[in-house]
Amino acid sequence: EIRLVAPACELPCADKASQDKPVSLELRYPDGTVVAHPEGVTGLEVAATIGPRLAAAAVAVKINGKVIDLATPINEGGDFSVVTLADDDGLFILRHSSAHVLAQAVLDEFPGSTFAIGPPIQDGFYYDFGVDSPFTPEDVESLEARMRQIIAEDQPFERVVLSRDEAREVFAHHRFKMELIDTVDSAQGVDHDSVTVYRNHEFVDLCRGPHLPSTGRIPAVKLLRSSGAYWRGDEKRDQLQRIYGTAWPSPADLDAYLVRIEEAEKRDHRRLGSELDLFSFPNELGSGLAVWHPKGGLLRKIVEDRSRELHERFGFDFVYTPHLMKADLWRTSGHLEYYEENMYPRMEMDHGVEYQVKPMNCPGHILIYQSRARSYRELPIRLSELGGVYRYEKSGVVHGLMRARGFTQDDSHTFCTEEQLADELRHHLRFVLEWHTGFGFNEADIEAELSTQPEKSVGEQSRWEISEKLLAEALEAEGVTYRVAPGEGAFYGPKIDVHIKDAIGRRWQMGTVQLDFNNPERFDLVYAAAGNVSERPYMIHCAKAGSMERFIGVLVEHYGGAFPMWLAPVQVSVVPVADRHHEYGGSVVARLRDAGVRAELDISDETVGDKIRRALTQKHPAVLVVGDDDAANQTVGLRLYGEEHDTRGVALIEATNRLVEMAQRPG
RNA sequence: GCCGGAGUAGCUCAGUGGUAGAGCAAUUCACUCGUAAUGAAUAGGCCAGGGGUUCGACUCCCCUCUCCGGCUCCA
Repeated sequence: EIRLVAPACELPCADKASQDKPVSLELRYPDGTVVAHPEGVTGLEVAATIGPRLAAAAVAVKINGKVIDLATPINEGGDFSVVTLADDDGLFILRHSSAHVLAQAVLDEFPGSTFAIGPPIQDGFYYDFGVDSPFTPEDVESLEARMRQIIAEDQPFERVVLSRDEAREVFAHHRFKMELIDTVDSAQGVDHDSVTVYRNHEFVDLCRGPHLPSTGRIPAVKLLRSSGAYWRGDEKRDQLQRIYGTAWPSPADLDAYLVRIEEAEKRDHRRLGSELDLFSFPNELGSGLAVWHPKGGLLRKIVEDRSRELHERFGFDFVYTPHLMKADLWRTSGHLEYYEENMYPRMEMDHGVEYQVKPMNCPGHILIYQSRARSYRELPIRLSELGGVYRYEKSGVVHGLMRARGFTQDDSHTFCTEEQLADELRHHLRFVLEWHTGFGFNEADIEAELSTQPEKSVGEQSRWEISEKLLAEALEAEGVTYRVAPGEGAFYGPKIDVHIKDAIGRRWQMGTVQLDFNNPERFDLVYAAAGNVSERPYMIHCAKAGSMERFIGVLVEHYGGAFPMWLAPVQVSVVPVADRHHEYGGSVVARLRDAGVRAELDISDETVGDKIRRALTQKHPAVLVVGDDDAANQTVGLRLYGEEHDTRGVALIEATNRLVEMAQRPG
């Protein structure tokens, strides 16, 4: 028996007896009016008293912040509002119901398959299935067609409360659901031993709800792709097949979403990297390894110069450490025990001595600290380095500059006393924030996380707790909103992470501040405290950008390649109208370059229109066109990226001053 | 690493077992042009690499590499 058939069971309060009760509820509408309704009235009935159009648009109601089905009787008074597809709750329900319809289609079309979980997500939904063989793209197409049929049939969604034992009977052939029945919490208003299921036609799914009144209320749905996914996100457990889809209040909204996705893909740094000739990933070089072309090199130099400038201002000293270090060093640091799967293999040199390419810069900086005796008077010692590291990332995770196997961290290690710790953490956090805002990322772009002790970790429990508290205090002192990511810390200590989203909404970890009380112990770091007692310093690992590669990847996507002028590798294109203007054009370029502006002369054998098109396609911030009049009068035609019209006859001196000003970093 | 998809000219892509194609880019020539594509011609391919099936393979099968979308993992 593959198809699920729920045993006959009654909806709670299905009988209308409760309506006879004299008890009435006071419902406060969003506009503030309070209206009395009989206890047990349904959301749909209330919506109908407000207006037929609202009732028709309603997909659920919200009572005191809880969203419930239209058909569920209301047993409490309070704040009341009608949920439609125009609000986030409505979209959530739409996508959740769409996921059910997808599961229904899969169970219909693939006899013997079983289903796991299918939640709504940002812009859509997914559902995970246990099937004999993975879905093909054709399968996904036919499933979408089957979903349309189910939607056309307008099957009502019915909420049913079952005891956990009853549920076990219903889902006896579905092992993932069986596991869920044992672990899920009961839905609101349902006793602990019961769970809710939703039924439409013959399909039943374990679900808290709420749902649309019927499948016909799904206006626009599309399946996007399938992929593997692990049951409960654990790679040691079953691999399921996930199908992603999207659902919208109208076909027009769906189209707009698809266009939005397409536009976002045009901002992909890998695509822009090649279009703007910034960097590439030659197959011959190896996975996850980039080469930087001259224009990308220029962009990177600008970012690295900024990094050095800020490190100096925040009181860091520059150091350099080699890329290759003895394996013993990695044994001492704990990397061989906790991180070796991410490290390139050991190589034997010099009569059996093993070396390893560095995946992190910490040990090198620690050795600098240890190079002589340290006094409390010189703490904090802040060592920084643009340190190239190599990590063996799993083949499936490499992703352009965002996740490379070789990259350069703007790394630093600070050694300080316990008393200095709180101030130092704030100092580092301020640095990380200033770094990002300086490149045009604002609060809305940045998400901070406090990552706490992971499963595989070293060090005393109490130190972990104190460290996590110190980091939280730094975040609060700086007024940073953050969320806690349990178990996401480094093996040697908890950390603050800053995340930024890429063009299509994937989150990438950027800057990080990490507190480390383990390495000082492992390496037996000491300093002479006042009174000449030997004390153990604390360490703060900190990357402000994270890595040059990932940061520039995110930067490219943030600006879609159209950089603010101070970041643009080519700031000005000078376009001569005809060959006879090359000389004057050359003098304009020379003048701009003397003033520190990165300008290029386009001497290609093309029309003016074509040369302008090329400059704009390359997203150069400014184009200067020079012709007869300009050569005669020492003027230029000025056209800025993003502006549709040009200005003719701008005096060269004025244009230069203006461009020099525009090329300054804001702030 | 796992699941799926893909790899044809510098780029974007056609090409279902029988002589490798287009557009853009490049090169050359002509044109000397005032704000998003002047015209013509030329060149460019071990069809990712290796093995197999076949009279014959870009095409079918196997392996490897690389990329794309997820999962897991991370700066």
